[in-house]
Amino acid sequence: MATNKLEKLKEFQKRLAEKLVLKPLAGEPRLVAGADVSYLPTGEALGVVVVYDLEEKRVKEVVTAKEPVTFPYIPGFLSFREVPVLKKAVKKLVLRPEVILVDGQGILHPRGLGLAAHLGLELGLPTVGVAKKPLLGDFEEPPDEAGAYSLIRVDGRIRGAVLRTRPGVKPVYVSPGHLLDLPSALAVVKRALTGYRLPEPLRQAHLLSQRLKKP
DNA sequence: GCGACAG
DNA sequence: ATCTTGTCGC
Repeated sequence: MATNKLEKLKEFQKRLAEKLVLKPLAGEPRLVAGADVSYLPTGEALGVVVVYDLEEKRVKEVVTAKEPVTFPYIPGFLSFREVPVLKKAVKKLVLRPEVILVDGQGILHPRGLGLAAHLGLELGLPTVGVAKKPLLGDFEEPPDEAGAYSLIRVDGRIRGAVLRTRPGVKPVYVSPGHLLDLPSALAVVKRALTGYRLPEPLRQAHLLSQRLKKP
């Protein structure tokens, strides 16, 4: 059999995807984390996780982790590149976020295992994928009002939603990762919006990952 | 075969 | 993601 490495990883993704649990989140989460990764000129990946309190509207904790990059960027296989650093960073948290927003796709993925879904399974925590660009799927452009969204279908199946987080700005692509469903994912992301394109936990994680690269 | 393609 | 400043427009 001429099955190369990527073909084996595809099978691995399919098997893991079967373990995903998508059901309504119990209650309204208050501690919502944001996870993002940036790359250092040293060939290392910098993972940053921020825990944001939706009620106090402020960052409660920040953790970082560094890991050598051992996998190239290949559309559809991003998790093999970023899960290691993010997993390492999350394990340093003292606080326990009720859900983690991740910069990437959830189940809106060719084999149902985007970065957020993969990370959620590895951690056993609820995760939501919030991507800035679509990877696949059929959808309509959502109205130009904050909170407006349209469903994304893959082979006729609803896998995510395109959400307008702010008027006049490109929408984001939301899909459940693990331990929650699409309605819950959309609800959390909406509640975490503060007037910017990205939900606050992710915006903070992104700002920090960019800033912490420079001495 | 051709184009698309998260970060 | 990363290489990079100013500039146009709401």
